[in-house]
Amino acid sequence: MATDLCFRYIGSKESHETEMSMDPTTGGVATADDVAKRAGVSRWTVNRAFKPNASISTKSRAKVMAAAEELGYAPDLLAASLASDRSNLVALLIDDFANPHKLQIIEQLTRILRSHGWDTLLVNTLNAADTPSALLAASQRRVDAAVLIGVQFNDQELETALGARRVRKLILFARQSENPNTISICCDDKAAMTTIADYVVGQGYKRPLFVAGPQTTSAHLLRKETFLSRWHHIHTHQPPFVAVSAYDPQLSYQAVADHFRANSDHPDIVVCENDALAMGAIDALRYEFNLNTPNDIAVIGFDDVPQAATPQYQLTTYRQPIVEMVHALVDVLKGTADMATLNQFSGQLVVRTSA
Amino acid sequence: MATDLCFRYIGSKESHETEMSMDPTTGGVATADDVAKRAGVSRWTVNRAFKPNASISTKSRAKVMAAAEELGYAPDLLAASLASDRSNLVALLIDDFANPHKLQIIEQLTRILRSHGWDTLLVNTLNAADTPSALLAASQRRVDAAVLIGVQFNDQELETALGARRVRKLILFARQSENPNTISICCDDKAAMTTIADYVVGQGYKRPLFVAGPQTTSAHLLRKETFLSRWHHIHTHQPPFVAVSAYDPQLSYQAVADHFRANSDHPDIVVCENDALAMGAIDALRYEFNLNTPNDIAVIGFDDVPQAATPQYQLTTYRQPIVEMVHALVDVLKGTADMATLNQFSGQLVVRTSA
DNA sequence: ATAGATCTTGCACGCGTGTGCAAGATTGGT
DNA sequence: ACCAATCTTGCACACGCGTGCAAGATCTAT
Repeated sequence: MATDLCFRYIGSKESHETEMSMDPTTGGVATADDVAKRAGVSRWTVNRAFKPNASISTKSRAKVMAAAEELGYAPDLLAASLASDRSNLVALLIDDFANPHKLQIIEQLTRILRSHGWDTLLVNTLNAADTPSALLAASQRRVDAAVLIGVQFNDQELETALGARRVRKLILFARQSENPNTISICCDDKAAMTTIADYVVGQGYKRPLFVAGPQTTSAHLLRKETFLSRWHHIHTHQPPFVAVSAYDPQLSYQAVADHFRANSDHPDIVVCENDALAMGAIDALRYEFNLNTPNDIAVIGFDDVPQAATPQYQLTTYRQPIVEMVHALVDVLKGTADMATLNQFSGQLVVRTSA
Repeated sequence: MATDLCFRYIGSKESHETEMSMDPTTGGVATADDVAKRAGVSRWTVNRAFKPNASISTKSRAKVMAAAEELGYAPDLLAASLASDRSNLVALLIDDFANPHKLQIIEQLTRILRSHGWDTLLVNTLNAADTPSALLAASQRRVDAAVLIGVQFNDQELETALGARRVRKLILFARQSENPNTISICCDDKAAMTTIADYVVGQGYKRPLFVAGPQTTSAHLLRKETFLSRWHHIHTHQPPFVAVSAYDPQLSYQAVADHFRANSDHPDIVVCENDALAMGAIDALRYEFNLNTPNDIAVIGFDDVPQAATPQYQLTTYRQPIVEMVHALVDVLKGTADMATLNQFSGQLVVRTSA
């Protein structure tokens, strides 16, 4: 079982003709030893001064901090990570940059993690086969956790990657997985989609079309299945659906346009797996068929991206509690999370005019 | 000069009840020593096997790689960085997540840097005062370079941050700075904006309105100044402008709507510092004043974000060569860049129907 | 076959910090 | 002023790998 994982290594030294100048007094960057000498204490006292709740007198901490400021010292996190085996680093694996919702997640994740002392390694995974390699790269930096918010991966790849190397915690954000070695932080997708389905029924729509995203083999959303089965449960027939190969408005535009051209019996509502698909759908309907929401046709999305609130969309959609979910992620990192509720978050239906 | 920079530290050990299982045979993660023992060579030979162009026989490399695969070994980049003083890590500092162009940059940057062996630390800088703190955090991880693609920072803050700690290379991406310790990788903004101005003149527009972004004290774009002075040079009068506090379509929407409400003499073209502002402007004109492009009014942008090509915008804009610019960044990291041309990139005007 | 050139390998030392322990300093009560 | 309890401090060792050098192994040409 040869793995074609590509190992990272630190390259050989090369020319650095444009480097910034270092501290001239020491000829380099100040280290804890330098500060210790200047403050008249031991190196260990210096490092203690930088650690909250450490056993150190206020007097020596003040001395150390003064000396540190003069020398421009700050603890080296590389050495600290190596010694303590905790990096305070989180890898964020993402692949679908066309989905604006991912930008929201990235923004909140980086902001909140940073405020809690974690830095974020952003890894752009090119495709499903690349995910293990990205996971490996992250593990080589000893990340405390890897967070997957992309779409192109499957449980088997994850299993291989997990077996091969240490990834302390593997977290799926806003997505589910059957893999028991994995932690999912997400909405109760089934409940959310049921809410949408019931809203669609309640509003009296009769002929839905479901627009789904990539049909990955696993770790995918259950939205399509939930909507279709819920609809079947109520109306005793299965509505049609189209699958788009990525959460990309432009691809959704094409897919929806193609479907409408190929089928003469148009739906009265287009239910989309998320807003990225919904926005593409609305554009396609408006500019290809001159169908406007909500008079000619209704559209409903998922995620409540910022663009959903703009006048040209006014998209009815479902908002996930991203901030709460990120705080749950922090709890997971700290080891204080309530594992039972991590995949039970509930958001809310945001009703605008599109449906 | 007290700095209120907040130092990062590695917290104390806590419970890790949900950690992944380690390799049972060794009780932990395989190290080079383990591989060495198994392959019957020394530890140094093992590490050499993972370094291209290292002095090692093909036979022992094969032995090492076989043993490494059996043990799931990969070099520890933390230890490597500490020992070699090169991290192959780049910090990416960003603050304006509302601007879709930043997403494009992030995508290309992470993709291309990774293909060249660099990992990316994404740091969300909350505001101008936060930038030095973010730079400090990056330096604590010994990044090889910090790349600024945000907007909220100024040269003085940078100077302070640079003095305080080591940031090997400070790079401004798609932005200029007067700070000589800084490397700017960007378009020739003056030439680009002159191209736009001349296009606007050539198309016969007479009454432009310029929509500018945040008026930061330095390191900002010269687009407004260039357009206004170019227009003044040709038409001997200074056109009006509005400044938006962030590159956010929604804020642009508001600002443009307010301006149009307050001024009865409407422009015949709205020239925007970038597409984020242009899209907000188009929306405001369409939904607040029922003015459509290009029949009622023209709009021109900058960046050529994906949304600019959609039917509702069809935005005439200027495309920067992002991929080339990222490759230049790689050259800078390698130390092989031609410094003279780094801020001389030229893009192209993309003419659509909006102007 | 042999000397010299070249390739390959092993090693001492260093990178900057965390951990747990034991010695030293300080405090409180009598 | 004295002892015990507490707080504070210093230290040996470890984390995993890079660097430069020198010894060993292999190869080339005569």
